[in-house]
Amino acid sequence: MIEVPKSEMRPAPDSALSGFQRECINLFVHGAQILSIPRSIGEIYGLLYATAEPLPMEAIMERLGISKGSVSQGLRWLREVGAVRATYVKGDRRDHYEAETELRKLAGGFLREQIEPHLGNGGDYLSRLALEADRVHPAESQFAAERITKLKRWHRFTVRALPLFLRIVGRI
Amino acid sequence: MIEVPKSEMRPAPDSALSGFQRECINLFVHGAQILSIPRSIGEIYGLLYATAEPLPMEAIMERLGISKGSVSQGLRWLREVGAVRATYVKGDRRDHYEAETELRKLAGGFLREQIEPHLGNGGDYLSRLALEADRVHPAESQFAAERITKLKRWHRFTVRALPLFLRIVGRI
DNA sequence: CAGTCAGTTCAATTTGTCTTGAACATGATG
DNA sequence: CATCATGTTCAAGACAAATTGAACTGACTG
Repeated sequence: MIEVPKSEMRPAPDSALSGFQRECINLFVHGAQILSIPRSIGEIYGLLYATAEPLPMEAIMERLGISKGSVSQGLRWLREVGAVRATYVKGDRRDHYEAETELRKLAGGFLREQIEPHLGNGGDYLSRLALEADRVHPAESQFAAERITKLKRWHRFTVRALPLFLRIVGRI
Repeated sequence: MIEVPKSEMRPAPDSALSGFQRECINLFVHGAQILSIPRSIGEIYGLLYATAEPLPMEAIMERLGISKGSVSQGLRWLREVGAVRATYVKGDRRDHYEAETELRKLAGGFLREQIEPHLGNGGDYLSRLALEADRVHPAESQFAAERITKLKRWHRFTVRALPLFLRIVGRI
């Protein structure tokens, strides 16, 4: 069976993209990698960041050459995190999306949605650990107690540092 | 076909683990998830964190029930990041590992190895983007310029915030 | 209503990452 | 040296996450 070269399998999706947009998308795809966020989300945000008018889903699909499902899911995530907002466009019942560009809101949403819930669980793990502290072999009990104390300190620190951090980011 | 329950597929690897150790490992596996670090690395660090004596690779393998390759690679990562150090144990030519427990070193190493390099690249992406700014359609040039300015501000902020952040973490 | 349009959902597939295990160093030991 | 002990590397396989596409929901329209 003959393999079709990948580059020909989709019609060049970025034909409609300006160089500025392409580089923007690049940049945000790279950013997404750092945060372990799906590539498609980086692409979508990058495109919106680089586009002056709000775009409907369809436009995103065809300019990026990704599926409707991906765009729908990606936009949901971006909405939840507050990285994107839907704006009304008169005479068009489709939703149109534009990028939220305030670092405060971006970082804030990301931390609130992605990190805070985990930190909450972190507390649960810690308390379950603390329960074991009593059951530990006497010879090790001091060691265990120290380690637990240290963990509690870390936890308290992160929980407190988050809002502080957000305040600093807010001043940009 | 009858499915073998996953819990029986490996001989219970944690037979040699205390409750304290198990909960510690749990906690760090969870932490690893947050940072998108491989589970096995969380397990290894968790075990070392919960163990008073330095452990050789072999002990880690059998207590966690993971392969030699995984442990070797996991330890390398942890060493590079400074989360673990090899200590000499007299009369034993094997390397013995113990956990580094200072948040300053952990966070510092992680940021230095995992984040900083990315930020460096970030600068490259940004400058390539800036090049496109001139080529952009006149009608959009002001929009593009604004967005680029904003990105540069973000970038400058993160680059400067990193050492500051580390200084704060250092005081814990 | 039947028919379109906009958007969501989710099972199946694709893609990418982690883990394994066997082969390969390296170096100590008799 | 041959052998054993310790540790690394890497291709192949197992696993997990992202993406697709088709089926679906609901809402508007003539």
